[in-house]
Amino acid sequence: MQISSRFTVAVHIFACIHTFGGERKVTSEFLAMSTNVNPVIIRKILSQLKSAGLVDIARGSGGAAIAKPLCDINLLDIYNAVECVGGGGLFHFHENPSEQCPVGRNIHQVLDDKLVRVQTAMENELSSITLEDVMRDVDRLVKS
Amino acid sequence: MQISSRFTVAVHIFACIHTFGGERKVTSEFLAMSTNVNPVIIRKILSQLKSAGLVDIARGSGGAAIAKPLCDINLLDIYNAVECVGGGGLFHFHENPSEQCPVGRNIHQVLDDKLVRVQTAMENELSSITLEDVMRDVDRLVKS
DNA sequence: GATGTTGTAATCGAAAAGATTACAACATCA
DNA sequence: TGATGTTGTAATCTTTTCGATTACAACATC
Repeated sequence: MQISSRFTVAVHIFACIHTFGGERKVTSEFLAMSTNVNPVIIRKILSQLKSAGLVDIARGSGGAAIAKPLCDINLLDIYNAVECVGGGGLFHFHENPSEQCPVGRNIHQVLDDKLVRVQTAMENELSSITLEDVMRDVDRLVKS
Repeated sequence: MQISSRFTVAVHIFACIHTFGGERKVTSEFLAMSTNVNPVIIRKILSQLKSAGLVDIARGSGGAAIAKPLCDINLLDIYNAVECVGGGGLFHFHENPSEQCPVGRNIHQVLDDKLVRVQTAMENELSSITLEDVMRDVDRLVKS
Protein backbone atom coordinates (compact mmCIF):
# COMPACT_ATOMS: atom_id res chain seq x y z
CA MET A 1 0.00 0.00 0.00
CA GLN A 2 1.33 3.38 -0.93
CA ILE A 3 0.76 6.99 -0.04
CA SER A 4 -1.45 8.43 -2.77
CA SER A 5 0.00 10.38 -5.65
CA ARG A 6 -1.87 13.49 -4.50
CA PHE A 7 1.20 14.30 -2.44
CA THR A 8 3.67 14.30 -5.32
CA VAL A 9 1.13 16.06 -7.51
CA ALA A 10 0.82 18.77 -4.87
CA VAL A 11 4.57 19.35 -4.79
CA HIS A 12 4.53 19.42 -8.59
CA ILE A 13 1.86 22.13 -8.39
CA PHE A 14 4.05 24.25 -6.13
CA ALA A 15 6.97 23.80 -8.50
CA CYS A 16 4.83 25.00 -11.40
CA ILE A 17 3.55 28.05 -9.57
CA HIS A 18 7.09 28.88 -8.51
CA THR A 19 8.47 28.47 -12.01
CA PHE A 20 5.69 29.95 -14.13
CA GLY A 21 3.79 32.17 -11.72
CA GLY A 22 5.68 35.25 -12.80
CA GLU A 23 5.06 34.96 -16.50
CA ARG A 24 1.64 33.42 -16.88
CA LYS A 25 -1.58 32.58 -15.07
CA VAL A 26 -1.24 29.14 -13.51
CA THR A 27 -4.68 27.56 -13.94
CA SER A 28 -5.90 24.08 -13.15
CA GLU A 29 -5.94 23.44 -16.88
CA PHE A 30 -2.27 24.37 -17.20
CA LEU A 31 -1.36 22.26 -14.16
CA ALA A 32 -3.32 19.35 -15.60
CA MET A 33 -1.15 19.54 -18.72
CA SER A 34 2.11 19.60 -16.78
CA THR A 35 1.21 16.82 -14.35
CA ASN A 36 -0.88 14.81 -16.78
CA VAL A 37 -3.56 14.57 -14.12
CA ASN A 38 -7.22 15.42 -14.62
CA PRO A 39 -8.06 19.12 -14.06
CA VAL A 40 -10.86 18.26 -11.64
CA ILE A 41 -8.40 16.33 -9.49
CA ILE A 42 -6.02 19.29 -9.66
CA ARG A 43 -8.78 21.60 -8.49
CA LYS A 44 -9.57 19.28 -5.60
CA ILE A 45 -5.93 19.20 -4.52
CA LEU A 46 -5.66 22.98 -4.91
CA SER A 47 -8.74 23.31 -2.77
CA GLN A 48 -7.13 21.20 -0.03
CA LEU A 49 -3.96 23.28 -0.22
CA LYS A 50 -6.05 26.42 0.04
CA SER A 51 -7.88 25.11 3.11
CA ALA A 52 -4.47 24.57 4.71
CA GLY A 53 -3.50 28.15 3.93
CA LEU A 54 -0.71 27.14 1.57
CA VAL A 55 -2.00 28.67 -1.67
CA ASP A 56 -4.29 31.46 -2.78
CA ILE A 57 -6.71 30.81 -5.59
CA ALA A 58 -8.37 33.47 -7.70
CA ARG A 59 -11.90 32.34 -8.30
CA GLY A 60 -13.43 33.51 -11.53
CA SER A 61 -10.37 35.17 -13.00
CA GLY A 62 -8.35 32.06 -12.27
CA GLY A 63 -4.82 31.25 -11.25
CA ALA A 64 -3.03 30.01 -8.14
CA ALA A 65 -0.28 31.57 -6.04
CA ILE A 66 1.85 30.37 -3.14
CA ALA A 67 0.50 31.93 0.05
CA LYS A 68 3.62 31.95 2.21
CA PRO A 69 7.39 32.30 1.88
CA LEU A 70 8.96 29.12 0.55
CA CYS A 71 10.93 28.61 3.76
CA ASP A 72 7.70 28.59 5.75
CA ILE A 73 6.18 25.60 3.93
CA ASN A 74 7.58 22.13 4.44
CA LEU A 75 6.67 18.75 2.98
CA LEU A 76 4.78 17.70 6.10
CA ASP A 77 2.48 20.71 5.71
CA ILE A 78 1.72 19.54 2.18
CA TYR A 79 1.38 15.91 3.22
CA ASN A 80 -1.10 16.77 5.95
CA ALA A 81 -3.03 19.04 3.62
CA VAL A 82 -3.67 16.53 0.86
CA GLU A 83 -3.41 13.13 2.48
CA CYS A 84 -6.66 12.14 4.13
CA VAL A 85 -5.13 10.82 7.34
CA GLY A 86 -8.48 10.73 9.08
CA GLY A 87 -7.30 10.10 12.60
CA GLY A 88 -6.17 6.62 11.66
CA GLY A 89 -2.51 7.34 11.28
CA LEU A 90 -0.06 5.75 8.88
CA PHE A 91 -0.67 2.17 9.97
CA HIS A 92 -3.96 0.36 9.59
CA PHE A 93 -4.79 -1.84 12.55
CA HIS A 94 -6.90 -4.98 12.20
CA GLU A 95 -10.14 -3.79 13.69
CA ASN A 96 -11.49 -6.44 16.02
CA PRO A 97 -8.94 -8.62 17.76
CA SER A 98 -10.53 -11.09 20.15
CA GLU A 99 -11.38 -9.77 23.60
CA GLN A 100 -11.26 -13.35 24.86
CA CYS A 101 -7.64 -13.87 23.90
CA PRO A 102 -5.12 -12.20 26.23
CA VAL A 103 -2.96 -11.33 23.25
CA GLY A 104 -5.86 -9.95 21.23
CA ARG A 105 -6.97 -7.93 24.23
CA ASN A 106 -3.59 -6.22 24.57
CA ILE A 107 -2.04 -6.06 21.12
CA HIS A 108 -3.27 -2.54 20.53
CA GLN A 109 -1.68 -1.21 23.67
CA VAL A 110 1.56 -3.01 22.89
CA LEU A 111 1.90 -1.64 19.39
CA ASP A 112 0.38 1.83 19.55
CA ASP A 113 3.32 3.70 21.04
CA LYS A 114 5.79 1.93 18.78
CA LEU A 115 3.85 2.75 15.63
CA VAL A 116 3.51 6.34 16.74
CA ARG A 117 7.28 6.49 17.05
CA VAL A 118 7.67 5.22 13.49
CA GLN A 119 5.14 7.67 12.12
CA THR A 120 6.77 10.52 14.01
CA ALA A 121 10.15 9.64 12.53
CA MET A 122 8.65 9.89 9.07
CA GLU A 123 6.90 13.15 9.84
CA ASN A 124 10.03 14.67 11.31
CA GLU A 125 11.94 13.92 8.14
CA LEU A 126 9.10 15.33 6.01
CA SER A 127 9.01 18.50 8.06
CA SER A 128 12.76 18.99 7.71
CA ILE A 129 12.43 19.55 3.96
CA THR A 130 11.05 22.94 2.95
CA LEU A 131 9.82 24.20 -0.39
CA GLU A 132 12.91 26.39 -0.42
CA ASP A 133 15.01 23.22 -0.57
CA VAL A 134 12.80 21.80 -3.28
CA MET A 135 12.81 24.92 -5.42
CA ARG A 136 16.56 25.19 -5.23
CA ASP A 137 16.76 21.91 -7.10
CA VAL A 138 13.89 22.82 -9.39
CA ASP A 139 15.62 26.06 -10.40
CA ARG A 140 18.90 24.32 -11.02
CA LEU A 141 17.38 21.67 -13.26
CA VAL A 142 14.80 23.79 -15.05
CA LYS A 143 17.25 26.51 -15.97
CA SER A 144 19.85 24.16 -17.38
CA MET B 1 -3.96 5.86 2.34
CA GLN B 2 -2.67 3.53 4.98
CA ILE B 3 -0.23 0.67 5.30
CA SER B 4 -2.29 -2.51 5.19
CA SER B 5 -3.30 -4.30 8.36
CA ARG B 6 -1.23 -7.32 7.32
CA PHE B 7 1.63 -5.73 9.21
CA THR B 8 -0.14 -5.45 12.56
CA VAL B 9 -1.67 -8.89 12.02
CA ALA B 10 1.80 -10.30 11.48
CA VAL B 11 3.07 -8.83 14.74
CA HIS B 12 -0.04 -10.21 16.45
CA ILE B 13 0.84 -13.61 15.04
CA PHE B 14 4.32 -13.45 16.55
CA ALA B 15 2.84 -12.41 19.88
CA CYS B 16 0.53 -15.43 19.82
CA ILE B 17 3.27 -17.88 18.94
CA HIS B 18 5.43 -16.41 21.68
CA THR B 19 2.67 -16.56 24.26
CA PHE B 20 0.99 -19.85 23.42
CA GLY B 21 3.64 -21.76 21.48
CA GLY B 22 4.77 -23.62 24.57
CA GLU B 23 1.42 -24.97 25.61
CA ARG B 24 -0.52 -25.58 22.43
CA LYS B 25 -0.22 -25.91 18.68
CA VAL B 26 -0.61 -22.48 17.11
CA THR B 27 -2.60 -23.11 13.94
CA SER B 28 -4.01 -20.69 11.39
CA GLU B 29 -7.42 -21.47 12.83
CA PHE B 30 -6.32 -20.46 16.30
CA LEU B 31 -4.65 -17.31 15.00
CA ALA B 32 -7.79 -16.47 13.05
CA MET B 33 -9.74 -16.57 16.31
CA SER B 34 -7.32 -14.32 18.17
CA THR B 35 -6.94 -11.75 15.40
CA ASN B 36 -10.47 -12.03 14.08
CA VAL B 37 -9.04 -12.30 10.60
CA ASN B 38 -9.92 -14.99 8.09
CA PRO B 39 -7.79 -18.15 8.36
CA VAL B 40 -6.89 -18.05 4.66
CA ILE B 41 -5.49 -14.56 5.10
CA ILE B 42 -3.57 -15.77 8.13
CA ARG B 43 -2.10 -18.61 6.09
CA LYS B 44 -1.08 -16.18 3.38
CA ILE B 45 0.67 -13.92 5.88
CA LEU B 46 2.31 -16.92 7.53
CA SER B 47 3.49 -18.01 4.13
CA GLN B 48 5.08 -14.60 3.52
CA LEU B 49 6.75 -14.71 6.93
CA LYS B 50 8.05 -18.17 6.12
CA SER B 51 9.48 -17.00 2.79
CA ALA B 52 11.34 -14.33 4.70
CA GLY B 53 12.76 -16.95 7.05
CA LEU B 54 10.98 -15.54 10.09
CA VAL B 55 8.77 -18.49 10.99
CA ASP B 56 8.70 -22.25 10.52
CA ILE B 57 5.46 -23.91 9.57
CA ALA B 58 4.65 -27.58 10.06
CA ARG B 59 2.74 -28.64 7.00
CA GLY B 60 0.27 -31.43 7.57
CA SER B 61 0.63 -31.69 11.31
CA GLY B 62 0.15 -27.97 11.65
CA GLY B 63 1.46 -25.18 13.84
CA ALA B 64 3.84 -22.26 13.49
CA ALA B 65 7.04 -21.40 15.36
CA ILE B 66 9.35 -18.42 15.41
CA ALA B 67 12.45 -19.25 13.39
CA LYS B 68 15.01 -16.96 15.01
CA PRO B 69 15.86 -15.45 18.39
CA LEU B 70 13.52 -12.57 19.21
CA CYS B 71 16.38 -10.09 19.24
CA ASP B 72 17.24 -11.02 15.66
CA ILE B 73 13.85 -10.04 14.23
CA ASN B 74 12.86 -6.39 13.98
CA LEU B 75 9.71 -4.67 12.77
CA LEU B 76 11.30 -3.73 9.45
CA ASP B 77 11.93 -7.42 8.72
CA ILE B 78 8.24 -8.06 9.30
CA TYR B 79 7.17 -5.00 7.34
CA ASN B 80 9.24 -6.00 4.34
CA ALA B 81 8.00 -9.57 4.54
CA VAL B 82 4.29 -8.83 4.42
CA GLU B 83 3.97 -5.44 2.76
CA CYS B 84 4.04 -5.78 -0.99
CA VAL B 85 6.42 -2.87 -1.62
CA GLY B 86 7.01 -3.93 -5.20
CA GLY B 87 9.90 -1.63 -6.01
CA GLY B 88 7.63 1.38 -5.86
CA GLY B 89 8.52 2.53 -2.40
CA LEU B 90 6.35 4.23 0.18
CA PHE B 91 5.27 7.11 -2.03
CA HIS B 92 3.22 6.76 -5.18
CA PHE B 93 4.35 9.08 -7.94
CA HIS B 94 1.97 10.39 -10.59
CA GLU B 95 3.02 8.32 -13.54
CA ASN B 96 3.28 10.50 -16.60
CA PRO B 97 4.24 14.12 -16.00
CA SER B 98 4.59 16.06 -19.24
CA GLU B 99 7.89 15.72 -21.03
CA GLN B 100 7.17 19.04 -22.73
CA CYS B 101 7.02 20.99 -19.48
CA PRO B 102 10.41 21.71 -17.88
CA VAL B 103 8.90 21.12 -14.45
CA GLY B 104 7.21 17.88 -15.49
CA ARG B 105 10.44 16.70 -17.06
CA ASN B 106 12.41 17.18 -13.84
CA ILE B 107 10.00 16.69 -10.96
CA HIS B 108 10.99 13.07 -10.50
CA GLN B 109 14.66 13.87 -10.18
CA VAL B 110 13.90 16.69 -7.75
CA LEU B 111 11.77 14.61 -5.43
CA ASP B 112 13.26 11.14 -5.58
CA ASP B 113 16.18 11.64 -3.20
CA LYS B 114 14.02 13.53 -0.74
CA LEU B 115 11.35 10.85 -0.64
CA VAL B 116 14.00 8.19 -0.22
CA ARG B 117 15.26 10.10 2.82
CA VAL B 118 11.78 10.11 4.32
CA GLN B 119 11.26 6.43 3.67
CA THR B 120 14.66 5.63 5.12
CA ALA B 121 13.82 7.54 8.29
CA MET B 122 10.72 5.41 8.69
CA GLU B 123 12.60 2.20 8.00
CA ASN B 124 15.35 3.07 10.45
CA GLU B 125 12.81 3.56 13.20
CA LEU B 126 11.07 0.30 12.28
CA SER B 127 14.36 -1.59 12.36
CA SER B 128 15.23 -0.19 15.77
CA ILE B 129 12.34 -2.07 17.35
CA THR B 130 12.89 -5.80 17.82
CA LEU B 131 10.46 -8.56 18.72
CA GLU B 132 12.33 -8.75 22.01
CA ASP B 133 11.09 -5.22 22.77
CA VAL B 134 7.58 -6.10 21.68
CA MET B 135 7.40 -9.31 23.69
CA ARG B 136 8.62 -7.55 26.80
CA ASP B 137 5.45 -5.48 26.70
CA VAL B 138 3.32 -8.44 25.68
CA ASP B 139 4.55 -10.47 28.65
CA ARG B 140 3.95 -7.63 31.05
CA LEU B 141 0.38 -7.07 29.92
CA VAL B 142 -0.65 -10.67 29.31
CA LYS B 143 0.58 -11.89 32.66
CA SER B 144 -1.12 -9.18 34.66
C1' DG C 1 -7.08 -44.72 5.59
C1' DA C 2 -9.26 -41.14 8.86
C1' DT C 3 -8.30 -36.73 10.63
C1' DG C 4 -6.56 -32.23 11.03
C1' DT C 5 -3.81 -28.99 8.91
C1' DT C 6 -1.47 -26.18 5.27
C1' DG C 7 -1.19 -24.33 0.35
C1' DT C 8 -3.54 -22.16 -3.14
C1' DA C 9 -6.81 -20.92 -6.66
C1' DA C 10 -11.12 -18.66 -7.65
C1' DT C 11 -14.70 -15.56 -6.66
C1' DC C 12 -16.97 -11.87 -4.13
C1' DG C 13 -17.79 -7.37 -1.85
C1' DA C 14 -16.11 -3.13 -0.04
C1' DA C 15 -13.27 0.81 -0.12
C1' DA C 16 -10.40 4.25 -2.27
C1' DA C 17 -8.29 6.58 -6.06
C1' DG C 18 -8.43 8.82 -10.18
C1' DA C 19 -10.92 10.01 -14.75
C1' DT C 20 -14.65 12.10 -16.73
C1' DT C 21 -18.92 14.73 -17.60
C1' DA C 22 -21.81 18.31 -16.35
C1' DC C 23 -23.07 22.52 -14.60
C1' DA C 24 -23.55 26.37 -11.29
C1' DA C 25 -20.95 30.36 -9.30
C1' DC C 26 -17.90 33.88 -10.09
C1' DA C 27 -14.66 37.65 -12.05
C1' DT C 28 -13.14 40.23 -15.89
C1' DC C 29 -13.44 42.75 -19.94
C1' DA C 30 -15.26 44.28 -24.23
C1' DT D 1 -24.65 43.66 -19.75
C1' DG D 2 -23.37 39.71 -21.68
C1' DA D 3 -19.51 36.76 -23.51
C1' DT D 4 -15.58 34.33 -21.85
C1' DG D 5 -12.61 31.81 -18.99
C1' DT D 6 -12.08 29.92 -14.63
C1' DT D 7 -13.13 27.63 -10.14
C1' DG D 8 -16.23 24.66 -7.08
C1' DT D 9 -18.59 20.58 -6.75
C1' DA D 10 -21.69 16.75 -7.49
C1' DA D 11 -22.38 12.43 -9.85
C1' DT D 12 -20.86 8.47 -12.20
C1' DC D 13 -17.49 5.09 -13.82
C1' DT D 14 -13.29 2.21 -13.91
C1' DT D 15 -9.47 0.28 -11.81
C1' DT D 16 -7.03 -1.42 -8.10
C1' DT D 17 -6.34 -3.43 -3.73
C1' DC D 18 -7.69 -5.50 0.37
C1' DG D 19 -9.83 -8.87 2.96
C1' DA D 20 -13.64 -12.63 3.28
C1' DT D 21 -15.10 -16.80 1.68
C1' DT D 22 -15.55 -21.34 -0.56
C1' DA D 23 -13.42 -25.22 -2.29
C1' DC D 24 -10.17 -28.59 -2.70
C1' DA D 25 -5.60 -30.72 -3.31
C1' DA D 26 -1.28 -31.90 -0.70
C1' DC D 27 0.60 -33.46 3.37
C1' DA D 28 1.72 -35.52 8.17
C1' DT D 29 0.32 -38.20 11.97
C1' DC D 30 -2.11 -41.55 14.33
